[in-house]
Amino acid sequence: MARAALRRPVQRMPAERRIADIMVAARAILTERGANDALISDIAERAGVVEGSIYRFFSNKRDLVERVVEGWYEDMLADYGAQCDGVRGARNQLRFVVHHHLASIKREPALSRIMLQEFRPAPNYRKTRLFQLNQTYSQRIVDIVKAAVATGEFRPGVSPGIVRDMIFGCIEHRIWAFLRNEGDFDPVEISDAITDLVYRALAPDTGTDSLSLALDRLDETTARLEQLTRSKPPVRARKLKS
Amino acid sequence: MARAALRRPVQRMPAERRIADIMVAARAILTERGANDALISDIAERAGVVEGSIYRFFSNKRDLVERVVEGWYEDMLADYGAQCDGVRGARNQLRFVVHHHLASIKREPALSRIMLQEFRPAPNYRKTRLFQLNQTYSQRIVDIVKAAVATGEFRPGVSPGIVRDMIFGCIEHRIWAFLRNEGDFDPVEISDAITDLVYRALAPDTGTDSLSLALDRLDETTARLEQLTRSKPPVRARKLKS
Amino acid sequence: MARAALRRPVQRMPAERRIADIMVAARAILTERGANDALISDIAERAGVVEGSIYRFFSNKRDLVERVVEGWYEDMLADYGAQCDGVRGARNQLRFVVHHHLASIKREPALSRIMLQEFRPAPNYRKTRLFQLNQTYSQRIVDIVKAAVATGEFRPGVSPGIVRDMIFGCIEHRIWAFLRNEGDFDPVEISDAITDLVYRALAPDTGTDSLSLALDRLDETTARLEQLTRSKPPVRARKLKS
Amino acid sequence: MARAALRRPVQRMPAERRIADIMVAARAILTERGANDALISDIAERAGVVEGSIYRFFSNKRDLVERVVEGWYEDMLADYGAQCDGVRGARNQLRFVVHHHLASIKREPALSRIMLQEFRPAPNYRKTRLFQLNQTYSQRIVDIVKAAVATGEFRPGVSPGIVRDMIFGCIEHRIWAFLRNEGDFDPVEISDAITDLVYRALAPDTGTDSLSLALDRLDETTARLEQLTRSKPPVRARKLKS
DNA sequence: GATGAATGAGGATTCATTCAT
DNA sequence: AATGAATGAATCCTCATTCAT
Repeated sequence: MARAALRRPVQRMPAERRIADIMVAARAILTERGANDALISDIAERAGVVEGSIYRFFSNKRDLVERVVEGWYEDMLADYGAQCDGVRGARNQLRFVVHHHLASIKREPALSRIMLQEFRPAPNYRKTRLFQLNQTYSQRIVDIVKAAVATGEFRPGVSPGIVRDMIFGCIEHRIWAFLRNEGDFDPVEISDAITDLVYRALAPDTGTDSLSLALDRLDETTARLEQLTRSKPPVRARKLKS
Repeated sequence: MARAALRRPVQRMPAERRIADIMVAARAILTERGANDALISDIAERAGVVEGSIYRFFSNKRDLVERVVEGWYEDMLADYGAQCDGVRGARNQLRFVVHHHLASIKREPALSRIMLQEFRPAPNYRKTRLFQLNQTYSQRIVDIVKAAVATGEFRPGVSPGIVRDMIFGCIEHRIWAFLRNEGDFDPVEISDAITDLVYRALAPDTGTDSLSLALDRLDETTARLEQLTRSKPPVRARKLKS
Repeated sequence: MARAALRRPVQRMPAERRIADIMVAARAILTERGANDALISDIAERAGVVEGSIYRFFSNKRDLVERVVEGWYEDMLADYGAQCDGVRGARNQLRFVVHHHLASIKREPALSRIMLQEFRPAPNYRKTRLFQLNQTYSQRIVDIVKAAVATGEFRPGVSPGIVRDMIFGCIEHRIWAFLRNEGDFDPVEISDAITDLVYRALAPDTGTDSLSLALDRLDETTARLEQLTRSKPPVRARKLKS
Repeated sequence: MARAALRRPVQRMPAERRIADIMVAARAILTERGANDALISDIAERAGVVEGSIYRFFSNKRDLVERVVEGWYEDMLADYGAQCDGVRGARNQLRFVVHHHLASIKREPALSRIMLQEFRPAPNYRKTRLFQLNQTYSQRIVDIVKAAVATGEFRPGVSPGIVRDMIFGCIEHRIWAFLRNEGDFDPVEISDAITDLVYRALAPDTGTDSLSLALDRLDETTARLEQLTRSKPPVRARKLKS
């Protein structure tokens, strides 16, 4: 009896709750110490379980960390999905994605770092759920670009994949100093700069010299003619600037 | 006597030669096994040296690896410097830098990986000689952009830093699959794509050639006029650029 | 299966028991080989434990050794406490402490050596539990002296600290040869000699009672007699105080 | 020729000078860093020779350190010899020796430490020249005590060896805190305290028991009266304690 | 299901000493 | 005699994972 009194009451909890506790604890420890210095024993202690219990739900440390980062990505995606619908126009949408990504990184530098340093370089990354999630995330850019090309907002012939890499690559380059704790960054400023550059790179070819101004008039006149004859003009025949 | 028989004849060499031997061996082992699995003992053996000798010239393993990567960077810079002078025009120069970088990575995936995974994320990276070398390398982009802005080849108001990050970030994103041994890449194709995109992003606001743009629009308007007269023109009858 | 066959059956024991086993093994190995040549791996083997298990209970080798020596000191103190109560009189008490210390050293020369050579000279010795224990031990001397001064058994004005240092310092000097394996010593003889010397050093100054006062007068009278007869008195015939 | 110009001119020096240079350098480095952290390479550099040259004159590091400490001891002995002749009286002589020892330690804590920690505990210490020198030094105490006993200044029956150990042991105990950098000490104060205590311990038997002392005095007085009456009593007719 | 004690592999690093030049 | 490059042995410690209770 004395022993029973001393022993911590064994908590019998639904697996889901346990898993959640462990992941919350793991995320906290990972954020505090980084992937390398986060010990399983520390995580177990913070979660209020013993080390062995973690291995009931996670096959190993990497798996645990992976699922934590996955959780973060899922939250990010959900959050993104909830907000992005109201954004209209390719430019605004691009800007929104970039800004959202930067803000997410700023909120969770430790997890960002783990993603970039541990998982992305790993041999089987492409078969990972993390890869899938990241794809889902970066696919937004591809979709936006494709749609904008279709509507004529962006010129045809652009490779959405390159655009995607350019955007995310640029973001990463910018934020490494921050991840190294060597400085801060302003998500608004960076997303503006990136969006502007990308937008210019993708905008349809235009001109504003006197000749093209003359052509503008010709254009407009033509349009009026079109209206008068009720013929259907081609979709987005021309565009000066967004 | 037995010991004497076992003892390898001591080779007395100038320090420079030894250092070179060790670095060559280290580079080979690093390439074969990666930074983590490269053992000092293996490197020593391959260099024909005893472990302790390595520590005469390198303060620790990290230092050795760092100097190997530095050596690679120095070679890259020298190689680059030797070739780039003949390249004229901002566009060509950009393309050349990007292509050179991609080709270097393709030649040394292991060292690239070490650079990206080990050194760049490290706390004091900015105080590193490696950072300096990398800066020197990426500064080329900045210089090219600035010069092109000065000559009017690029529009004013662009941030060279963002351009640099966009280019190198894009390159990195593209090559991770390759570094993971999951696929190959074509330096020419990627450098073309990047250059094109960047070039467009930086071109003066009237487009690339105002006259040809104007002609494009005249073309389109004419097509609509044609529609009005019910003559069926071929779709996109002509196109200047893709 | 082969692995299972090789693996020693895992014994699950209460922490206390394991710690005790390890400390016993460590003490044995330390005694056999000395602090420097005692390998953690040897200690682990003797304790029937794997090296890693030692580090569950001791933060490092030094910590283990320290705790072994502490244990020895605690035993000594307990043993001392159990015996000393029956000893009456400052002289006997001093003699008892000295003898007890000498006997302890004789029983554990290796641990004594470690204490004197490793721990006492260490930078933070004073913040060590070992210092505390040693203080407790040597404090006995101080207490005895103070008490004896209070009862008049020892003269007033003596510095108990110096007495303590003199006693323990003398002991150490005497036993180094033994610790060097160069000779033996007799605790009884040494404790007698030390006690005698110290006792004399601390004895009250000779008396001022009525008898001696009377003798003083006799003395003086005799002196006058001497003067009258011009005989030569012996050098330093008498002395009251130095 | 170019090579010859770069090479440091080989200095050909008398062995004695080289040895002196090396010992001076070694002493400096030992004082700065302690025996353990003093590297042969550092000593060589400071002495302006190469490591190999040290081994021409010293068989190994320990030998070098030993000879440095020997040198210090020789200086101490010479210095002592030069000063002590003027000191008269056992008490003053004792005080002088103790003070001299304390002052020497205060001047060279690093070397003192090496002596106490490295050499004295070493297995063959007694066969060491260092032991001889130390003996010579501590022998002074023995000689002083013996002489004082002979003159009657000290009582007979004292063991000079114990006195010596008591004095040097006490000194050591007092100075360990200083050697650990944890405090200072005052040579004058300590030497006074030690001398006083020792002197009292060795003073002739003026008595511990006032009655017997009184009887002693009566005895002596009676003897003198007897002398006055020309009867010859036996020398020191009776004695209470040795 | 929970516990947590036990496992055990694995590698960088130091520096006194030697001896070919 | 001087040089100084080369030698190489030797051991502590970590912590994810397992499995007997």
